[in-house]
Amino acid sequence: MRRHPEPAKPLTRKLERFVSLEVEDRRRLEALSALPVQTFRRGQSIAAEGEKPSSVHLIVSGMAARARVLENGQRQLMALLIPGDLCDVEVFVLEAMDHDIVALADTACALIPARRMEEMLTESSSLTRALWWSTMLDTAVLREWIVGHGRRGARERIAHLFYELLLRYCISGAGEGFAIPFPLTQSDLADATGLTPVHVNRTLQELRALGLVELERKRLHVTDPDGLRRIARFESNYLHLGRPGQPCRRRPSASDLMAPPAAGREHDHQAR
Amino acid sequence: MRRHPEPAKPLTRKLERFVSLEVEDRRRLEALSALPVQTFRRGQSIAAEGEKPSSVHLIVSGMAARARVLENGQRQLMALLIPGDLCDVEVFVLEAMDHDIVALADTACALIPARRMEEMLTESSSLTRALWWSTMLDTAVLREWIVGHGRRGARERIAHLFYELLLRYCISGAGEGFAIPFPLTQSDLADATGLTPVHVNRTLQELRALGLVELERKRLHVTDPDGLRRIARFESNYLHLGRPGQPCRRRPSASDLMAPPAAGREHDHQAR
DNA sequence: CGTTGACTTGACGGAAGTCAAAAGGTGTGG
DNA sequence: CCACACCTTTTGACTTCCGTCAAGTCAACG
Repeated sequence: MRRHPEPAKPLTRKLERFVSLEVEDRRRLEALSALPVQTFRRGQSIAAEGEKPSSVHLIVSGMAARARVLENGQRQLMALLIPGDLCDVEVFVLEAMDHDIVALADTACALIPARRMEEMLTESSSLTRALWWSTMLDTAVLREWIVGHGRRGARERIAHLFYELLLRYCISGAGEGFAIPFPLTQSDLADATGLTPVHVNRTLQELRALGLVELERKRLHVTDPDGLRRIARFESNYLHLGRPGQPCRRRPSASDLMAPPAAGREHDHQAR
Repeated sequence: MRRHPEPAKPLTRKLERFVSLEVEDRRRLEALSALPVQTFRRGQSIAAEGEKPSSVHLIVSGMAARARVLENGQRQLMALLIPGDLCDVEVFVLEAMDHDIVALADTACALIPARRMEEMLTESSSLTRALWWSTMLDTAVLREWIVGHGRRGARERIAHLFYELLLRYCISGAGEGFAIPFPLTQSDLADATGLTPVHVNRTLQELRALGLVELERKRLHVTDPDGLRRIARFESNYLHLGRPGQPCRRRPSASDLMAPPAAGREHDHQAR
């Protein structure tokens, strides 16, 4: 597993999409890098329903999912968590987790002690807001999943999930060309989309046959991004990719976001 | 339409489930009662995708829904909004609504000017947190909908929606016995559950035949609450009904919440 | 080399969708 | 008060997408 010199970077990056963080806040976020890291093997539970974790988990590498398993053994994933995502902020108010967090790949989490989190929130109201807004964004993603589950067929649903994940990785700066890490098994994918593994398998074959994606060695290659977007009927509004201050340019697509492959040009929040 | 002497009461009540609001905050919330109210007819759009409303809408009476319509005309509801719910808090940060808010009945909304909202948030950090947490609760409800759409059949899904709504009305203090306002047409219900109107119709007949519910004149009578809960496989964890401070009593059900039918005993947040 | 987990394939069944039409309400205007 | 339009609910026949069951392949790993 690679080293992660700045585990909190993707989080900072995500939050800065919405608010201009002050130097203080950035410092606070960067300080999280010093935090102890816990690693989980694929399949392990990071937080379990009914528990009340004493730390907030920040994904540093790997991938996890919010999951709920029903009494009959069926499972449904309700969100995919990638580096920069917080797993269980809700823990402050609510008496217990209402779902599981499970590692979909070997995954490293920074543990932010509840007290530490509490401090950050009381000290910085802009940070509080930033986190609130990030919660709202998660909510928007959930709504889109509902649309998919309620009104889209298997092809659209899977394609949509692929495209969404591609965009999220691009945003977080971890996209490499049109390929992204994709540790999910077809069974996991079925649990995410509300389908059966068998049907997912057949549908994936279709998508491959259409020349849209290639899926190998835990990576997803999107060979035809625009085709994928078309078949997914993907509308990126819900991800709120346009910068708040700026006049809304044209609708952003994956291609737009890919512009600098991994240049990582330091973006300066004063510049606007 | 009835008069609403305290339009902000349900909101206060909702927020106090999570945080002990200070006198100041309560005052601020009560002050919202003086706000102008706008009424919408059933079917009207309260906020449209792409817009950036200049006020936040607080539902005072009636019912609304978050909705998205796809290019092929299909519609999916993503949340039901009842008195005490805020429609579009996200509007502060995000450049535009990513979905519609539509009135499912004749509905009255208090309009909270953006500036006013802004003030409240900067003045009171506990209010900010309370609203954040209410966002988290909405998120939890959304997750549950995903489970329903992904892994539950038509009967379970509809029954689940009924039971959830029953509980929410009980919480907000507007439940009357086991009957609640239910202005949705079968078509609306289909859009909420991701089914077709025809199938909803047949499924409703089943639920009626099982003696679980009665649906007439825009009201839902739950004739067998426990039966409904059983068939819905309803687990109330996600609503976080237990009070945060208190040791978790037994799992609350609708019956528990109904105890004082509409007594409205002034609950004192000091008393604990 | 046997075991395991992931992926693949085929045959069949069933829950929900589609199409179409009728029946029942409700409100409006003559 | 009736007639009309319009919407919602109901019903039946037929289709389809996806689920189920079961077996089989393949690669990785101890």
